[in-house]
Amino acid sequence: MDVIGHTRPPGDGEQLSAAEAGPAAQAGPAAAAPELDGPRPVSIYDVAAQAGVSYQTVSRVINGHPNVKRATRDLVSATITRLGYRPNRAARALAGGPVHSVTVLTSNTTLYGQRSVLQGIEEAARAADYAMGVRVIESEETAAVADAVERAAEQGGALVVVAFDPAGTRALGAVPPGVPMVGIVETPADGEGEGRPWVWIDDRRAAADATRYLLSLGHPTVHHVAIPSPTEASQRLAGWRLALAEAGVEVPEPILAGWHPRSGYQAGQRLAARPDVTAVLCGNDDLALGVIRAMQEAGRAIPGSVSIVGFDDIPQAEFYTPALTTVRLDFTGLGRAAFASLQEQVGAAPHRLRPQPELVIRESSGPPPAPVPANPRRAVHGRRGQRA
Amino acid sequence: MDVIGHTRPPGDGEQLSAAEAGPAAQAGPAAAAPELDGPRPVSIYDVAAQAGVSYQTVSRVINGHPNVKRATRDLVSATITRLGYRPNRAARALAGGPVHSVTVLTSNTTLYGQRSVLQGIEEAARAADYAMGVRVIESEETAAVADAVERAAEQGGALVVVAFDPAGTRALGAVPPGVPMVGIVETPADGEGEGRPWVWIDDRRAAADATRYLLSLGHPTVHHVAIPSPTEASQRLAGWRLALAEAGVEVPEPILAGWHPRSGYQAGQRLAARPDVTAVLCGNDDLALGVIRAMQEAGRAIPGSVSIVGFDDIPQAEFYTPALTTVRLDFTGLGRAAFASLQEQVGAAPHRLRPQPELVIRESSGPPPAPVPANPRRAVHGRRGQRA
DNA sequence: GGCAGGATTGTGAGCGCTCACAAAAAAGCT
DNA sequence: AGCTTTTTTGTGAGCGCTCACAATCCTGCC
Repeated sequence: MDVIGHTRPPGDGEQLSAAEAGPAAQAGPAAAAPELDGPRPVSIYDVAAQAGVSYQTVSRVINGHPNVKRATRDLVSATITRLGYRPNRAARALAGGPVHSVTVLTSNTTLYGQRSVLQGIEEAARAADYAMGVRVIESEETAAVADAVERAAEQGGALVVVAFDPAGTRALGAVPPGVPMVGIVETPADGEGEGRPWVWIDDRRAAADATRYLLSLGHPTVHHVAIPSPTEASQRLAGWRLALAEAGVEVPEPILAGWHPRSGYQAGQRLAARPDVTAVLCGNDDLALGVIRAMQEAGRAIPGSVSIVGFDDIPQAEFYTPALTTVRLDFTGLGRAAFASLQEQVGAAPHRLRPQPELVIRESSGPPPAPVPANPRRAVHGRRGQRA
Repeated sequence: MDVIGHTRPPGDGEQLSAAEAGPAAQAGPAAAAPELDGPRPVSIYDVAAQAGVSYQTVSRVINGHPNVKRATRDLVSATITRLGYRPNRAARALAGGPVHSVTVLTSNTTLYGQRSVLQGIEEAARAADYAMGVRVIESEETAAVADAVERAAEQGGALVVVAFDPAGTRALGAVPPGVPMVGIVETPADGEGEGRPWVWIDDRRAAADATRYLLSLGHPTVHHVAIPSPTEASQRLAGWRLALAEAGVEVPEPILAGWHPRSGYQAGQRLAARPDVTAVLCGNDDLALGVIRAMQEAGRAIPGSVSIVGFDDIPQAEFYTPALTTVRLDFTGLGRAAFASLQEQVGAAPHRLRPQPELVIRESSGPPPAPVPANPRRAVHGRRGQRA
């Protein structure tokens, strides 16, 4: 009588030795071995019985509860591995335990930034044995956003909100308190992100760096084709303005574009008509692609006549003709950072790892066409190769 | 006494009128209104009580059970909307009910095909109020695949397996019977896919069409840079061979490449060195991008010297220089079809909607450089524009 | 007008796990 | 030793829902 452990509470108690249970024993269906479609997976009761402890002790071991004797813990752990036990997510969620799943809330899964972030979260979640769900926000409208958030939250797990656009930003605000959450945001204004469960890449600096680089090549100024901003104050725009102001050059009106190549193409057509435009910083690589196409159609050589710099460094950028100079943003790393921050939320303060942007210089940028006497005020940023 | 419906079974019965319950009534914590962090969401018991029916009846209404009186059903439905009741997924999963969630099992989320399929599934799932999970298969190794499948399956919901590569194909075979499942596969050989819960796009025909198109422009033959095949017999390759054989022209050795531009670039370098190569069909647009780049570096004009045709029609293809002629594959539609097939799995036979490929002719293809006398055997496929 | 047989509704139990508590065991103290 | 305190373990109950079954209601029909 050593392995007869604790059976499930609702079941009719320990069953006595087989000899004692006569045929009349109305033990119910439990008497017949019900090996219908596949044996049902092992539960904590199975583990408990095998280890000779109570189911609660098994639960404690699973959840890393402190007050379990070392020997017991080891025994249970061993039994768990031996039996190949895996906790049932649904049961755990129902009983109010820790859920071990993340739902990513995003308004888009196709743009490079969003989908790379998704990939990063998935990698980190998988490594931590979390399940990952995806819920797309269908519209910017407040009610729709609220509904999406609600549905995502009711899954029980943690939430990652990708707030690269207005819909996402709105979702960020709609998350009910108490739900473990982290937001992936555009760079917040100075100090604004402190103390919030947010992660981001410093794209203000990235924009400034890219702009400075173009200025350092001798361009009189740098034009900007911007992606839509999630908030009023886009920090990418701000970085570009900052670098321009810092150099004391004219700040042209930025062209407010969308996310896709077509939008860049249209912007490019407008820009191509102006001979004074010699350098364009684009809000993403797709936009840059469109601008390049428009420029080439207009007979403007790249980088001979105009220099183009993108943002993101998508895998194709290197193979464009000309190969695109761009700012590499580690979105995958950002996704991983978001997940890490989520885990730290129970414990240490969310120590925000911030992936650093990196300028990748390729063929689409160069000095302006007519050799302009170099402005003595800027001289620093001329080196080739990659810069952090 | 009309609204006092059925309380939850484990609770201590109906509570009598407040007057009868003296202060000594040890009704436990239920006596105090426990409005701690947010009222708990409404359950079927709440709905049942409000509607004056049993919880089981509510359950029947939710699950569309047939034997519920019309009036009752309407009453319950109304109560559900009024109270904003939403079934608890965890509880339902635990109790063995229909789960209303899909997990997509894929080895990759970044390639255009896979991620577009994912998007399609998400759209369809959201519309049907299903939750979607994603689980990436980390390695091709059998044990890893089995583990991934197992974990995905234990979530309780249905499974979509994206089998565009060996890992996915292996996963497809590892799904335990009884789990509702649909595979998204490369075109199976003739008849091989019949009766299986599979969906696909006929890319054999697509490859044949694209090849025929190039031949119709007068090219002596068409070379092929192939993506890796999930099975021994790639139907994309087969379609290309078929069209070549049909025209009675030489079938060159295909170049077995990977998925990414770099791989296409390397293939392109080899091809560029051969002046007899005048037309190249690439397994996807990324490969085509690499080939184009290599060709241009080698001084071969496109389409003046070589024609390039891709596969997929990624959104950027239109803005490449030259704009890429390619075969549009509706992966998003394929994802939606997969989900539809999943739903039909309970009911009608999985009526396989198969999105049709479509050749999109742009700038990267044209007649071969030295005007070759048109082969009288082929004449059909010369028209411009788009072809279904 | 009473009873079969269907339609409709209700009851009991349990899914696998976690809470809150109570009991038992092991220390620590005078 | 005998006591209290702490650690460790076990028991009861319930999360929200679905099964299986039993009870009720309605028909139609001889």
